[in-house]
Amino acid sequence: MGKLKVVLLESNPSVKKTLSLSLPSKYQLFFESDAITGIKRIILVNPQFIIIDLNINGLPGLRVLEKIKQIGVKAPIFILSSNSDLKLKLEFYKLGAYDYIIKPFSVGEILAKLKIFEQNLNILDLSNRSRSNFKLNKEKLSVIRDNSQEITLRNIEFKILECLIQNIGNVVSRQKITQFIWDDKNVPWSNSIDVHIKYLRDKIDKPFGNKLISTVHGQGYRLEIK
Amino acid sequence: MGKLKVVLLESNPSVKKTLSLSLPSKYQLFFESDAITGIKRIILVNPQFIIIDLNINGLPGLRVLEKIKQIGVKAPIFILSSNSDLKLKLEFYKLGAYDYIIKPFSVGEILAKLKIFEQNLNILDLSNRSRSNFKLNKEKLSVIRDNSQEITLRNIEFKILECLIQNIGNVVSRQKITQFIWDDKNVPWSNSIDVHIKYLRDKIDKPFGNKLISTVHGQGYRLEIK
DNA sequence: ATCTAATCTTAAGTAAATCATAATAGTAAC
DNA sequence: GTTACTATTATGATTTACTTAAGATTAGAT
Repeated sequence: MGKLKVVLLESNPSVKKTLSLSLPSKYQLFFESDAITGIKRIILVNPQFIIIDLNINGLPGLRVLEKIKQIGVKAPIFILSSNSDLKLKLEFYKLGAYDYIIKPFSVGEILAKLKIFEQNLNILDLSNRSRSNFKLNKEKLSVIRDNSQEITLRNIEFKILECLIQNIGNVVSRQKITQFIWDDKNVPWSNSIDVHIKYLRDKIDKPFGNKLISTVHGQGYRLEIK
Repeated sequence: MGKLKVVLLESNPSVKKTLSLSLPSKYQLFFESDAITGIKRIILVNPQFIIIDLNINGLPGLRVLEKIKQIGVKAPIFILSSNSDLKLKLEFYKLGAYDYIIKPFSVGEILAKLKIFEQNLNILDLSNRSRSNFKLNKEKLSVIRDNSQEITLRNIEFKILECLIQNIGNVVSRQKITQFIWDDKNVPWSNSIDVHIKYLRDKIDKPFGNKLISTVHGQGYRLEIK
């Protein structure tokens, strides 16, 4: 069983330290101190839990939450805030925050809440945590499928594959892929993703019998390992 | 509409009044002022949500929670308490409380939390409500019947199924389904629903022996799980 | 800096999936 | 049997996805 991934967006190193020291080993903590890179990390990692400190650098907290929700991230988002104002709290709930925890918080409480969510998710499919026999080489931008030859990908192809692999088994929307690859400024306004998906398929699907990348009409793409 | 049932164990009538006045009509509130009868009520009603005020008469709050959990009730339990002591809070979490809300509470907050829980049931599991196993995956637009193969549905087919499931056991009129699926502007003026019902039946009924979707002449359709 | 080759974006054309419609066949109610 | 309702089927419209090629951009080499 893979670990439960937790992404923490936190500008304060001491909070990070506290959490990373007290999280049981069944959790794997990812840490980002900047909102923008944090969002990309979330897309890539596809965590089971997200914790956001409203003091995070780079974007105001509300915007961070908004963006993450926009992308279609389903994981519960815990907000850490020192502001106990009810109106603010409700705003975050409205935007889809899962819980609003007021600082100074108790690690025990956070752990309890993570646990509660897990229990309630005995329904949900958290099994998509396995890694396939795909081997990615980020520096060479190459991938090896099973024991086959090394396949060299281009930048965007590689990133798409990276994004799909981390969300393996789940549908990934074009928007999510877009957010992962491009800066907000340089987003292509054409069917660029479709084109790169085609290139990617030509390289990692076509030569092999079985297609790993499938299209979910109206939703996005999905990578499956059969 | 199949309402979401909420059982509130509360000895203070004013809290009851506040909640019953502000709960949207999609919730159906059951109220008990005594712990023992309250527990019986919970068993009887099988609610989707439980709210317990620790001031409840008849049993100490911890015992109430313990008992309910012992019985095997799966619904999330919200604790209302005027005691903000962390240790106590953690004790309740440990026993499986879903959330611990400190009085005086805001109704808005409770509503937000109910909503959050619903949203997180992205994958709807009906095995709670019946013996048969029926899982919807909103993301993949797929459904699994009795642990068989995953069946992929189209957008409208899925929505119809969703609508029927929400009203499981009850007849749903075409109008209701229409409202559930389309914007007021784009409502089809043909027998579109009938056609999609046929497609849906072909996928989730035909391959299995027993038909789950039945027609009620002049009224609409009904989904039953046997 | 300039050129070149590789990479990326764009747009247009084609294919496929989905959906609404309407015509026809079937069924229930009276 | 007649009427009102429902089921089935096929067709075309619409939306969405795939493919292709050309033009734009970028990175690396000279």
